[in-house]
Amino acid sequence: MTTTAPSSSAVRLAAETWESLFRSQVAVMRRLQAGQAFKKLPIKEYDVLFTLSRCPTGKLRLNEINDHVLLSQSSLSRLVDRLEKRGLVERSIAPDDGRGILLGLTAAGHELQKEIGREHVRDIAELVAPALTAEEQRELLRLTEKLQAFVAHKQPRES
Amino acid sequence: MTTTAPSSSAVRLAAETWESLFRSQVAVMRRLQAGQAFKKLPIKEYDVLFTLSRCPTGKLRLNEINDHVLLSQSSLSRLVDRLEKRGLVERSIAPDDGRGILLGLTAAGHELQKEIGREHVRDIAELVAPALTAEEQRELLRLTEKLQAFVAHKQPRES
DNA sequence: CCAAGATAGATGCATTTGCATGTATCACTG
DNA sequence: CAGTGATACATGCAAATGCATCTATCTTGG
Repeated sequence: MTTTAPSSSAVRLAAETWESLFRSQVAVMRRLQAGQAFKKLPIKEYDVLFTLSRCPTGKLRLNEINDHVLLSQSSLSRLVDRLEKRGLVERSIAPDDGRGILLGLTAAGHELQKEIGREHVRDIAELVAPALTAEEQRELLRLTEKLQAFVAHKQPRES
Repeated sequence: MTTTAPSSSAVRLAAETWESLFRSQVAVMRRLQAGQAFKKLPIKEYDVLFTLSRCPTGKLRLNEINDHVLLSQSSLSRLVDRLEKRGLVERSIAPDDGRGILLGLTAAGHELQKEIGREHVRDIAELVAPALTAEEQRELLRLTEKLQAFVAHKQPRES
């Protein structure tokens, strides 16, 4: 398999696009993190509760969660330790794989997720909704989903 | 000043848009961080070199840099300590404000930034260019710039 | 010009993170 | 089905991070 060398302008466009995506994420995240909601629980820990709350079965493998967050495997393991110590999640052994750990929310975890989630969603809407029209938001949603889908499927370079 | 309550669907759209922007950033960043280039220097430290390299005057105040990066003030201060210890940047006192610190690249810093930058840009292009058409990239660039501009100008809620 | 408050950045200290590695289970091969 | 390598998660330890606080400078009101 061969690929044609991308033109220099194509490279530049891709780089600028990523740069802008990244900076906008930093700007928004900075604001969201400062939200009142995250006095109760750091945003990274909330994100795990949120991810679990979205999951149809209510439980996820640690490695699945790890794909969603920007944390090393060991850091996630200890983050889950903290959540478990606070009684927000429960570890159980995956039925189909003795090595795997299934993580699920406790009642308290569900409760706290909803509580923080309400505030958090309000903060998000306050930042994003006035910045872009509904049409633009839908387009941004579509483009980032497309980008994410491509990146997720592409295998890492072996170089 | 009063604002009309946003409809529930507007809130949901904003939340989904942010969620997708965030996850796509995580997915791309994960790949980029794993790049060969960042064996030499962690990506967060590279980002400071990059930011300095982009600046017309070649020097920036620490608090300006801090706005670009998702780090606390103290963490940035120590990150700069590390860069300085490696001889990549130099601190100097801001001429117009005795409290302020101006940061500039050394020759070695410039060199390393360019070296890592070349690889990094290639990795970015490899991930982003095949995922979206040029037209789509331009649109994504426009939308994220617009979002960032709004968020930067909006003052924090005093709530 | 002085006092009081604000701002820029540095630092002590506890927490979080990642790398390297360890343990246990799984998948495959012969 | 034993042996070998791969995968999932945990853990020791050094490094990075954030919070609270400190020092030094700036700004403002009298």
